[in-house]
Amino acid sequence: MRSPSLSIQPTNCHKCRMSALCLPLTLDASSLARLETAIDRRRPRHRNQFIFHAGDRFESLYAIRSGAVKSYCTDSSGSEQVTGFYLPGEIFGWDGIHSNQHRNTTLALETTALCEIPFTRLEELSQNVPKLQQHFMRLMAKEITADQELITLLAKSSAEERVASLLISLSNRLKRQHLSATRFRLPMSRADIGNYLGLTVETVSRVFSRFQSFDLILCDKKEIEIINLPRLTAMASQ
Amino acid sequence: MRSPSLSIQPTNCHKCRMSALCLPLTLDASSLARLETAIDRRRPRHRNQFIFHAGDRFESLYAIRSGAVKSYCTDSSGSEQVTGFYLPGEIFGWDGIHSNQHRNTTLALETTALCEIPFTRLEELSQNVPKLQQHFMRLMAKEITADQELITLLAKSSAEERVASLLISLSNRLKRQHLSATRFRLPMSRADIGNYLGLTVETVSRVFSRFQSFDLILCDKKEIEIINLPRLTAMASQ
DNA sequence: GCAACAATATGATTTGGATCAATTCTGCGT
DNA sequence: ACGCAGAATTGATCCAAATCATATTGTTGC
Repeated sequence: MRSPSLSIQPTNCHKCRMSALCLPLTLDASSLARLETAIDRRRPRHRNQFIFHAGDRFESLYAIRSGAVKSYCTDSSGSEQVTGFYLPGEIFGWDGIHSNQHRNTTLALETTALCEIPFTRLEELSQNVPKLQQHFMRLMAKEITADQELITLLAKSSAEERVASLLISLSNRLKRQHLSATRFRLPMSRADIGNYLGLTVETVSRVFSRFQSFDLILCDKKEIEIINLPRLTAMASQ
Repeated sequence: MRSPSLSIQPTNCHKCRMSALCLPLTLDASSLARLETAIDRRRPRHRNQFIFHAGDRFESLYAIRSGAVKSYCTDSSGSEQVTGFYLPGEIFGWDGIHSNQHRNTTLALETTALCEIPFTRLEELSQNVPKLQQHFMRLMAKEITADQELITLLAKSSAEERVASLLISLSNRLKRQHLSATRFRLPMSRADIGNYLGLTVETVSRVFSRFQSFDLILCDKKEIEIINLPRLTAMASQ
């Protein structure tokens, strides 16, 4: 059973509402045309389907058109560490560039539509289109910045600050897509949130309950409504 | 007063013993010559001198020839978070690419010799030298991988596992430079280590003491000798 | 409609590391 | 050599979050 909205696949990047995020705004028409020939719009992935596994040969970067994915790596003892959640307009797969194979496993948290961007094609194009090279370097640098923010969060913050930060991050990223910044559905489980934030499920659950009792949020399972955005933001940026 | 060893500045990259780490091995002579004209070998920085501050306009990447630096960012409440330590052969400054200004402040932990690589020159050269573009993308990807490893460490590990991981990381990085993997001097304070690993100074100190009583290491202030490398490695990769 | 199972919530207890406190060690400038 | 400020160690106490335990709700297949 396919969701009807997902059958709408833009035939090219400039018609895609994500392009402002995943493409350089300044790319001229002929450069854009060349890039488009490289992009494979794959069939949508369903909940819990894998995009790639840790150890897979690195071939492509992926841009999300709709849905959500989580990335995680598995350590020697077999336990998982969630390294990121990616939402529409965001690009993932950078982890494979260094050693030519992926470190993380990535799977769809809900039905997800992707654009696959073959990396060697991207490198070739970058040689001829300086703006493209610049743009992708910036996107990588953004990933570094995001990771460093998470490092600070994990090194310093309390459970409440961590959960607040995640909610504010999601809120901001949805807002950038012109979606509601205060009402949304979490694509991931409490267990995923806990794993990502270095907390147990129980602690995450308790923090959600406490936030409700403080009238910061309303939540019904995965449906979230932020009631007091300023105060939640203040808690997050502690 | 200058340390005499630091006045020896290689006149070009191919004579520098770090080049295997910071330069693509496959770069041909003319490409190398063009890169060298862009690199500024600045005067050495002394202990506690800044390389750049958070907020500074991003101009260059820096490669370390000798010495050590720490990077840290300061959050809204003014507290510091150490985001990385860099040793000879390593490149830092990536954090500035995304927004064209540095997020981190970086300072010398001891007398440090640097190569400054102006980023716009590097981008121009990368257009003409595909290997160079590839190489720098890989270095950025390596930074992402390293950050994600730190994230896993902070999200999951105990104090002992964290300290063991740092010691093993330093050991491996020194080994790569053909220095002793089991005897070295820590360039950073216990406070820096604690900040980096999300622990207090007291905890770091206690872990060092415990490691000594377990006959894993010998340490006299900043001088470290790893006695039982296999067991310490096992603790680190838990 | 109802097992069987996964996800969430919440209470009771334990614990690892933080915090507070005091002492020793170590350069460093005069 | 002396004194002083910062760095490191060690001990005593406390607390936030982990762990253990149980209940509740939601979901899936039969």
